[in-house]
Formats: sequence, structure tokens, C-alpha cells
Amino acid sequence: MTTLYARYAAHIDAALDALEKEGVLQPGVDRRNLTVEPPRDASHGDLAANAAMVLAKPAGMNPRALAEALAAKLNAIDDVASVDVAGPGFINLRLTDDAWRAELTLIAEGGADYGRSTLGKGSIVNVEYVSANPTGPMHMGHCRGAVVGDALATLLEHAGHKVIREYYVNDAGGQVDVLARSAHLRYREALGEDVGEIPEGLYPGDYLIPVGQKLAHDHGDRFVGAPESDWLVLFRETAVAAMMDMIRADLALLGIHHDVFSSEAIVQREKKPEAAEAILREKGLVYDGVLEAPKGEVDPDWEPVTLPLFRSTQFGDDQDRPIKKSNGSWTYFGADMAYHFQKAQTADALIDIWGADHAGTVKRIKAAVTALTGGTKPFDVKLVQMVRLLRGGEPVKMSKRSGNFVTLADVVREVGKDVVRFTMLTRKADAQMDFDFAKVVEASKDNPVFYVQYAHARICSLKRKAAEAGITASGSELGRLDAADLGLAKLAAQLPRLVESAALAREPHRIAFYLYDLAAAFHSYWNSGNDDPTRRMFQADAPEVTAARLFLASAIGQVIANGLAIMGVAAAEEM
RNA sequence: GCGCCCGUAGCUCAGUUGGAUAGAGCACGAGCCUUCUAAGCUUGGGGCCGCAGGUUCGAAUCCUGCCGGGCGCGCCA
Repeated sequence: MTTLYARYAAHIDAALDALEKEGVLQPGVDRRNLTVEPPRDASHGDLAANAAMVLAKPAGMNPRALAEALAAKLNAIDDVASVDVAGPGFINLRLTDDAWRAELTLIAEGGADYGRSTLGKGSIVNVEYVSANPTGPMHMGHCRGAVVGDALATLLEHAGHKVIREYYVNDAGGQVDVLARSAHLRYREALGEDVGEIPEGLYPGDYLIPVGQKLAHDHGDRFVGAPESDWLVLFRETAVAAMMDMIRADLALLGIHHDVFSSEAIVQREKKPEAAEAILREKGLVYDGVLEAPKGEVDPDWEPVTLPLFRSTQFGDDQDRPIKKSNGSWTYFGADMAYHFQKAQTADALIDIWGADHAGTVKRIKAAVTALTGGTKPFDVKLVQMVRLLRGGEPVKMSKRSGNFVTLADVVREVGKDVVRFTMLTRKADAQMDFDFAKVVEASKDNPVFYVQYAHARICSLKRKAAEAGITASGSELGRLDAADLGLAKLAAQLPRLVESAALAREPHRIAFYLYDLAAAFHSYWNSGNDDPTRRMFQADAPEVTAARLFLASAIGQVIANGLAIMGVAAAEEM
């Protein structure tokens, strides 16, 4: 399905072709920057085209003259009520009321699919998100990236992509060894030993107690005094598996389910880093060299060592990056580049969602993907800023040392999945955000979650009330819809365009802001019925008007529901 | 020292990838409830879009340089 705006872009293209044929416009002028958009100021019309201003100079024409010539062509289109040339050469189109009524019918026919686009042409996008280390339960630091990644994945699906939702399990580094040792302590504890305080440097959380118990149950006491080499791998794998079960359960609370969980350990076992290194050495992009001493603070322990380095400076990075440590094992980056190359085998484009604290490593991984794929796979890293947790304006205290951080599960239990998801999308990803427990559950218009949900619930309530009166929505009397009604219809008809532009920008928060605007317009309309009974959607003595407005309200409800679906938020039927 | 992100109303933030007179909410002022749900609505004031240049028909948006804030700059993950 093409959007209204795409249809008019095609009309303009055709009009330009005609002008070329008539000799008014010279052929071959670059048309790439032409747009058809709703004007910022609705009083200018329904659609605004910039074609005349963009083409005037390369075509050597006066922009207003070109605009007038185009306007004459566009005026002939059936759905166009009027065409104006304004300002420096804007072409403002006003559509007939019937054209907007037809949009309402499209919404009704489209149902849950209204707003879906074929823009992505079925190309495969791999979205990697969450990828929290498997060393404990999900906490609120992970939450925003999880929601943004998941909503972005759904958004891309609506925009016509096939999406792979992927989680990279960092089960190969030093942190999971620490996890294994922590589990060993809990294992001894489970066998009756008094282990006392959990020592510094190990994970203290209670969540490892059942892991220790399971290990004790399965293996008895034979690893109690055994050297680490006897049990480390076993304990690590057991603990990581348990952590991943926990993380999957936490994510499920948010309605998040990944398609693929990729293990760093398996990436290494399958020699993917070696393969990537060979490719890069072949291209002269990995060499054995010595890093310069770090700038800034002087480290007395720094010693020059020869390491295999990736030439990321060739792609704009500050320095070349080691892919192996001096002990011969792979660095995080060394494995990660191989992992990204692996993802690129089954996708046309890659997107990673990272916490902003990893911003410093974006250049090297982008460089590596470009180098390994020859630049054939577009790769975006979206950085998600931190969330500050508040309760009634006061920061929530978190003590990482005691393991008493605020877990995602606790927050979802307290405020609900829908509130968490919606709130996380009420700010663009690269802006910092406050999450105040008191505010997000507030039932007032200050709270966008509530405000949008309430609009949907109001529409459901209206339908129930009309059903009791024996009136059902009907698209056969849409002529009874007036200017105020059609104003709402115009806003509702924006959804397809919003889906496309939000998907192109990879910014799911735009859907949230759009829904807020739509809900505000709806509430405003609704309230106008307080003063003027003829503005009410339900009028028992005017069944035709009611049926038509019910059709309008249903369309708005559908659009809200579809937008919320992209965000992964349920559309409440009553509050 | 270098890199990345940010700077828009008193506050919190949008701004449709460069469009027309820069928007919304909160807060402040003025109105509105025997309600199709006031869990709100209507309306008013409030701006050097950090500063200075540049690019062009047009800049909050793109480029350069400053100023200010945040984050990062290990063979960590």
C-alpha cells in the first residue's frame, strides 16, 4: 500500500513529464529532492510540494512560473479541490472532502494492517538489542535499550522489512568466569558450608543461590576442594544457562522475544574470529604492531607490546585496535567483529542498540563491518541514553555492591508492561530521560501513556453505548461528516506516512508523539460536545450522523491501536 | 589532549532528514462541570533555536570555529 503522499509525489512526477514533453521544462533535471508533505500550517492546505523551488535553478526557470505551470496540471486531478502557489514557490494542494472520507474507508478496510508499508521491500534487517551480560537478572539500565530495540524491530516490520531480533550472549569473557566462581561459592554454601560474606569481586546476588543448589544436587560434593580447572567450564555453562533463562523470563514480562541468541563462546569455538582475521590480513587491514602509549593520564604500568591490530584509523578511528590480547585470546572487539560479519551473512542491513557508555567503540565496529563486507551491508549503531530512576522527584538509590539494584521485573510488576514500554518511547533515544514511578502511573493528561490509552478507551466506550442504542458504525453516510470531523480524519490518515518516516529515521519514539497528538485532537473534539450538543459523536436523535461519526471514531481507534501495536503497548478498552 | 552526544519558552521536551509566522505539556494569567467520562477543555502572555561565520531560493536542521554541559578514551566487557 502506498501512502497518500507517495501517490501525489507520483502525480507531480507525471506532471513534470508532461511539462518536459510540452517543452516548458528541459528534460533531465534531477528530481531527487522533491517532497510532498503536509504543510506545517494546516491553513496552507492538505499537501505541500517543493518541486518548483528545487527545480527552478537547475532548470533555469522562475520558481513561481514553474509552480504555476505545475499547478495547472495538478488541478486536473479528481481528488484535488484547489491548488495554490504560495511564498517562494510552494505548491499547496487542497483535497476534496470526499478524498478524506475515502481515507476513512481505507482505514476501516485496512484494519490492523492499516499503516503497513512496502517501503522495505522485504529486505532483511538484523536488529541486535539487549545483549546484557549473562551475569544476573535484567535491571533498569537494560530496559530502555530493550524497549527501543523491540519497538524499532516491530516498526521495521510494519515498514515492509523482514526482521531478525537477535541477542548476543557474552559468555566468553572474564565476567562469566567470575560468575562461575560466584556459583562455586553458592555451591559450597548449598552443601552446608558457611561462606559468610560474599567476597569483593564476586557476584553477591541471591539469584545465584538456586544455581548453587542445582549444582550441589546434580554433582554432590566432588567439586568442593577440586582445582578450578576441574569445574570452571561446567559451572560457567550451568550458571550462564540459568542466567539466560532468567533474562528470557524478564524480557518476556516486557513482551520481548528474540529470534536468535548468538553465543560469543560458539563464535570463538567455530573459529569465526580467525576467519575474519584472515580476510582482513588479506586486505592489509590487520597487521602486527605496537600501540602508542595512551594519551592523557599517564599509566606507569604501560608497556609496548606487539599485537595484531585492526587498521581502524583508516576509517576515522583515533587509533588502531587490537583484536587479540598478549595471552593469545581474542579481545572483545576481535570476537565482536567476527560476530557482526556472521550476522551480515543472513541480513541485508544490521542495526545494534547500545548503551551510550559504549559510544567510544562505535567507530571501530563500524569500520570492521565496512572492511569485512566491503561496505555492502548498511550498519547502524543506535545509542540509547541512560534512564534516571526517580520516585516522586527523588532519585532511587541503588547499591550495586549489595546486588540490590532495581530489577526490570520489579518495575514491570509495579507499574505494568504497557507503562514501561510507552514511557521508554516518549523521548528520542539519544536524549537522557527521567523515569518517575509516581508520574508514570498518574491518571492525568500529564501522563502520555494514560492520555493515549484513554482516547482509545473512550472510543470503545462510545461504541458500546451506541451498540446499546442499536446504532452501528456505517461508512455509507460519510457525507454527513463536516470540517471538524474531517480534521480528525486527516490526522488519522497520517499513520502510514509516520510509519515510513519513523522507520527511515529508525526512531520509534515518533509513533508515540504522533499518537499523543492524535489523542489530543480527539479529546479536544470530544470535549467540544460539552458546550455544543451537535458536536457530540453519539446523538440518539440523529442516528445517521451518529453512524457516520462512529465510523470516524472507529477509524481513530484503529489508528491508535495500530500505533500502540508498533510500540508493543496494549490498547485498553476501558480504564 | 582527542573522539562521540547534547545545547530550542522559566521547567521537561517535540520539530516530519533543508521549507512558509519555530511547536506541545508543565508552570503563570483569564474563563468553563445538574458531564455523549472535567481522569478534562477553551484562551492569553512567554523565544538572539548557546555564540560567530559559511553553504542556498530558503537553516533550529548541513559545514567550520568558539562557549557551555554530559559520556568515553585499557590487551575490560
